[in-house]
Amino acid sequence: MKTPKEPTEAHRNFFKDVHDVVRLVPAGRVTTYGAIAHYLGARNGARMVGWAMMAAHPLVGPTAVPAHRVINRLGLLTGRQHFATSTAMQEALEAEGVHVEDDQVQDFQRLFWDPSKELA
DNA sequence: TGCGTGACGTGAA
DNA sequence: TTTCACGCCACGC
Repeated sequence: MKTPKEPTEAHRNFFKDVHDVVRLVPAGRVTTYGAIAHYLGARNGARMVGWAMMAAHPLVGPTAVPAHRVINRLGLLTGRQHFATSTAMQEALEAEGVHVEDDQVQDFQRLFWDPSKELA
């Protein structure tokens, strides 16, 4: 079957899973694409995590995903360009107490929230 | 139907 | 040491 639309019940929607993990990120904390990807088992799936964010962009309300808390491994707000405004991501982080300077999260390593470690 | 793209990360040269 | 290239999965065209 070349079109395994449902290979098994374990058909874990990567997007759905990513959204769920990001939603668990507490305010004032930040995580990375790689951390989420690794938590999902996809060590190289960091790219797709970004896709999930973009797909979750239009989501609002209970399904809203704090994409502004998800940044790259370097602590840079790489996805800010996809937000409503170039500063929306930074504004949201600062509103939670996260200091952002030059599109880079200060004390990123300290505010880093690892799902596989916190949720473990 | 099939190919390329895409908010990244890691490994190797 | 820094830089280049590759790899992953899913979605869009």
